[in-house]
Amino acid sequence: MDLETVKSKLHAMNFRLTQEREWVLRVFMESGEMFTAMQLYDRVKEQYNKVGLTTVYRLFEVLTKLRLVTPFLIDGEIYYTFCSGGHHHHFVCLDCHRVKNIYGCEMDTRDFSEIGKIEYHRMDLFGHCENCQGSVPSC
Amino acid sequence: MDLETVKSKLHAMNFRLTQEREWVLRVFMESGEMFTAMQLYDRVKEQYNKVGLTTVYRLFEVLTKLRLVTPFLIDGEIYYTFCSGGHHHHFVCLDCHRVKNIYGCEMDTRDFSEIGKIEYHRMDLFGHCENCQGSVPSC
DNA sequence: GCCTTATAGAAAAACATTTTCTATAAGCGT
DNA sequence: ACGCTTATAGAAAATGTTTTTCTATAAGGC
Ligand SMILES: [Mn+2]
Ligand SMILES: [Mn+2]
Ligand SMILES: [Zn+2]
Ligand SMILES: [Zn+2]
Repeated sequence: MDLETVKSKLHAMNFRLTQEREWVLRVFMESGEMFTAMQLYDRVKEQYNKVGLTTVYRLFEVLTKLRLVTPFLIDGEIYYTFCSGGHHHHFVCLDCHRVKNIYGCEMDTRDFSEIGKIEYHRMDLFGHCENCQGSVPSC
Repeated sequence: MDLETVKSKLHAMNFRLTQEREWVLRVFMESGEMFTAMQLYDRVKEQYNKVGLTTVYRLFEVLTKLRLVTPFLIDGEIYYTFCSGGHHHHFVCLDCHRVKNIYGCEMDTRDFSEIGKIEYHRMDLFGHCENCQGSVPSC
């Protein structure tokens, strides 16, 4: 998904795409990583300008409403990754926190009717990506 | 898993089973629910005696080391559920927060070698349990 | 351009979690 | 059963994170 599409989705819910949100979104969407609020704040500061940490928190909140982020709890910390498109699952590198989407869901074929009425599900794989499998963790 | 087994696991790691931990563990293990630290603290207070909130936090920490809890992030809150035994997945009722274990994993049959080296995975279903499907949410 | 109002960001407040400190009791050895 | 060692309880303080408040600003519609 590109920034223009996000802009449309923002406008559809009466949110605005400010200069600051654009900076944060660029870093966030292009990274392929997941971030805590503080980590994304730091990264934006490096690549663009300083923005308020509050702005990052508020963007996560807005993107949550637009269902454009997925939160992960890792070691007690909340990480967010940009997520768009149809149903998919995730592989998360425990070293570099890069995220890969996994398509093709086998859950739909199973019957869980006696367990309860399923609203949604998540499937997350954790491990080490190719870049991080060398003797020296590179990323 | 029963309390005696947990006691053994505690002792194996040089932890102690105190009276307070036993109270908390009884509520936690027998509930089939997941709790935030504060929720479990309140529940123990109702059913047994008042214990320190710190004690609950420390028990979650200890049980994490023993791999006897699984954390869930729901609406920005961290919930823990007692988890023992072999590999399994979960169904979580969004209404009453009861948790059901799901056995039989289809992930092992799939090949993710080109994605990365998988350490572990999680699969969680969210929805409404039988008790909570009536017009009046009962639990 | 003008107007309305959502948003930025600093500061404060609220909240969750961890640490510190001293008294206590769990578990072990005798 | 008794005594010893040390992990733990719990209150209080500290820490770290997230939210709220407030005023100036700028996004977006007309
Ligand atoms: Mn995704
Ligand atoms: Mn379980
Ligand atoms: Zn990696
Ligand atoms: Zn239920």
